[in-house]
Amino acid sequence: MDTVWGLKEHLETELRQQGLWHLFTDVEMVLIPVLVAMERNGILLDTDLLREMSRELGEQLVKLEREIYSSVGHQFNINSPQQLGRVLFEELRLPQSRRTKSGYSTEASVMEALRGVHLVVEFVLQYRQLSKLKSTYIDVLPALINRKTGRVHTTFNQTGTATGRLSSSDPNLQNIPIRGELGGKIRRAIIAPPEAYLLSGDYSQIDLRVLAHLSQDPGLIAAFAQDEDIHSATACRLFGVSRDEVTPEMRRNAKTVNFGVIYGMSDYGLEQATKLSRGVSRDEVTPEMRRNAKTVNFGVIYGMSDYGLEQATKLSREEASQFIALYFEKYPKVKEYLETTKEQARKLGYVQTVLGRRRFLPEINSSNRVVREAAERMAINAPVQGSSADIIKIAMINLHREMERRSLKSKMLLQIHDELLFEVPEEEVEEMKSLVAEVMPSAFQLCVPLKVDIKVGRNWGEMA
DNA sequence: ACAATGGTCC
DNA sequence: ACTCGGACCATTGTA
Repeated sequence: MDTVWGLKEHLETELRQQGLWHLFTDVEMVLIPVLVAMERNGILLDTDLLREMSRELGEQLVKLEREIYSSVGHQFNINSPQQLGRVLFEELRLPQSRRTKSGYSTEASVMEALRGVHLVVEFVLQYRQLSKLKSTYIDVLPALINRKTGRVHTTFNQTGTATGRLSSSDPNLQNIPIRGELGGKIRRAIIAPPEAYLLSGDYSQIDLRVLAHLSQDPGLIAAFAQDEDIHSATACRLFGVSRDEVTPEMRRNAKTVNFGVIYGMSDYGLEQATKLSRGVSRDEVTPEMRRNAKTVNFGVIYGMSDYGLEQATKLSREEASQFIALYFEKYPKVKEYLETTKEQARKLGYVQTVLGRRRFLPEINSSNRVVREAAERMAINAPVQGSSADIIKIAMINLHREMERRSLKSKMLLQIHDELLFEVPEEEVEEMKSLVAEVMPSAFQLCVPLKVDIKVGRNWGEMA
């Protein structure tokens, strides 16, 4: 017993000395009862819908199975990457690109490229997608319903991540599908009880807003201050100057170059990169350009290399690296911030979030370049991702406290990194909307506003 | 039981 | 030689 109290003394002293006492007591400790309440609340499922989906999917999978076997000529285990690899790359002699340690890679990105080469590829991709969703969510979730509560209760792990995020397990309710038709359908099976609604509040672009704050980059700050669509704004910034200066010829040239870059047909020199800098007006920002800008935005947050960007955008390596150079030209303080962050990591051995949460990166000084650069990417990402995590934790605490103070019946159900999901009785919908709209944006004061989108619906799939 | 592979989310 | 940050989990195949 003495040693336990001694340990407490020691750790408290240590935390105080390191400036982490506030984070520990006022955030992490206070968050515990909030998480407990969320776990106990649990989520409600439409089991009929899931059962029906399972049946339908089962039929579809049998059909796909038959298609795959007949186009290959025999049966095999489609779920085995090993067997699938042998079928595709030995029997069918499809062109192989990447290899894994033990054979051929059959991951989706590899097979995407083989679409059209052989009919079976399309079937396998479909099969993969359907069977993934069926076996991971549609069939599993109903089996996890608690007999007493009739609900599914996840476990939130507060100490599991390197950055300060929460994680969710048994089941993981932070990776419920959302993309694609089927993803939305699965979310529709997460419902509110009669007379109640689901309400979600999600931070809009919180990572990029945090980056704007941490880097103090004027361009990023201005974009958010004016509540611009940041991806479009980035596209405009990378490709254009002020709208009224753009001549028709400049526009046309830039447009051509932009599409050339996007389609990655040829390589471009520095001159072309310069051309990129005066080009299109806002209304000429195409979906493709916006998408590439978006990728770069996220890429910066993640510490993406030019290789990663190449993979993500189909730009050639050279184009990609120029694109990044151009980005840093347009957002110079971001560049500066990334450098000083890495420098801090090298000097102190750690980086930190807005609340002082630390991630230690001993490998930042490794002589192995691959190891070192991995640590550098972590050094860049951790303060951004971690600060976002800090902020939403504060929001959760404040919301929970206020809901309790007002004796609201609404329940906090889930946190999905930048989003909170609530179950709200009909008569509390308006009050909860206002409350979430008030508390989430004011959880932490950055140098740019925090924006929150609020949606309400009878299920998690169709919320407006 | 564990590693490898693949895939879902933010 | 390089393969984007953070998670969790299903399945296969080997130990």
